[in-house]
Amino acid sequence: MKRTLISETPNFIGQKVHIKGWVNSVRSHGKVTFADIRDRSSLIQIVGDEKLAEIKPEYAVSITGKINPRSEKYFNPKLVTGQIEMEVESFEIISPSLDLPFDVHQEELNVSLPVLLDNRPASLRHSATRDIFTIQAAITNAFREYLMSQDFTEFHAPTIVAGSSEGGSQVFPVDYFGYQAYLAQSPQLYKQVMITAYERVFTIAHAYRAEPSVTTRHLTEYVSLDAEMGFIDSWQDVVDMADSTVKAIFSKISQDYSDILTRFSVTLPKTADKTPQLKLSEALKIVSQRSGRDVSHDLDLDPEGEREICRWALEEHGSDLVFITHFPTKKRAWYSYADPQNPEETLSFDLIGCGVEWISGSQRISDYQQLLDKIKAIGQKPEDYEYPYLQAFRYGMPPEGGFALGLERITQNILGLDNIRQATLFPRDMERIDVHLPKHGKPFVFVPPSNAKKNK
RNA sequence: GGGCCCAUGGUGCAGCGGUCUAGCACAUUCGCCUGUCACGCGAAAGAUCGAGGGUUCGAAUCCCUUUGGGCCCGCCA
Repeated sequence: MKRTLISETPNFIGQKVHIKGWVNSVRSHGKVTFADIRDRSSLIQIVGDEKLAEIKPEYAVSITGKINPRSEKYFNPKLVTGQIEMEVESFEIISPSLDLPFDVHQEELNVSLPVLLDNRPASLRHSATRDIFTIQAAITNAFREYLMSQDFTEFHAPTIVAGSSEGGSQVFPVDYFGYQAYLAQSPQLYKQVMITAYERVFTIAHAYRAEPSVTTRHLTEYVSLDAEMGFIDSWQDVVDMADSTVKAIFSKISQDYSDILTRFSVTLPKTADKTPQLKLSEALKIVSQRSGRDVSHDLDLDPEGEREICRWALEEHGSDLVFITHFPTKKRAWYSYADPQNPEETLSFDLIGCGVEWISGSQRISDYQQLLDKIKAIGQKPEDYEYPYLQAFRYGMPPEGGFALGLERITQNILGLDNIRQATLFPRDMERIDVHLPKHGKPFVFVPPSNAKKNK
């Protein structure tokens, strides 16, 4: 008999159907047993005799039975299928389950972070965990859909690279057949190349940062939502595109997933028609005035400053989001375009949301000679950037810019999660690559995987 | 890399010098229950209180060392 998805079962009242799924809970009352069965679509209550109590939570099962209407006093308003139930005729245990290491059928998953991460397959059985990654999937979908609607073309950048895009030291080296290569810190240089063909491009890329950061908002491997656009009239075009992209993501979530927001007791960040925008120097003055802490000569906002400027944006403009612009040239990535009116500052921006950085972007240097000079000025060799980056700049490079947002960080902030690792399926950080790394481990020695062929 | 904090059955917590033969909730096992939907009721099993050392007549509790974990800062998305 063909399987029916649980969400479809209300259309089959009075008929016999066959469902497959996992056991969510079992309630035995002696002669009668109730159980909730869960599949990818929904949850349904089934009713059987005492033999049904043989099934246990998380067993994979298939059930055949008749869909009956419930009498009104037995309606369950919490379930989509709350006005029906299935009368079991026969059931089969497809695969039993061991006891899970914690209670996944509580409404809240009350488990410490290490336990949660050490038991990901089990924690994914909890609906709140699935909700997190449902939202994450919605964010990537919304990003993709919105940018495609704006004529952006998706591409895929490599992540094994010969040099480092940011020129910094925080890159993971890779032994590449005896040569030194790196894991890409971002798809930055490739997306700049790609705009010379498509004008507007985006990518959903893995990025790797060997920063020794142990915080609630950093990972060593994260997913970067990157966009880049050419023929801009002004860097403001890039800011506006970043702004509308974030709003498109919010709009998708509020349309399709407001139930998840309710379950997490959160609301989407407030937005204004025109997201407030401040130069860094102005923001620092405001923070100094409001906090009494003189940061007006700082080169960046510290985390407390970011929180303070968001409070300002909310009070003054009714927005949880605020753009901070014109970061100092010496603090910003080398490919950022210096403001012609003041070369000490770049035409760059961050979008601060709810007190943390959501997006970073800028107009880029698009003039070939200027770029060569810049690379030399930071002590790098142009030949290291020759292919494919510099090559592209010799063939008609328009004014351009772009932005990037961290997928896990946005997921974390939208759902109000304490730690970015909760918004990461299998987080990589200084202490964990699925397995725990000893804190005071031996110095690194490259050991090829045991199944790798010897190279000589 | 710098600072602060935590460690008790499977999970989450209480206990903070003697009454702890370590308590509670959930999970587990068994029994009872024909309307529950986080079912209920009863019982049982399950912990050498992270590890090592010390102080004390006496340590889960105080001190030191160590291991593991969490948070804040720097840096960033």
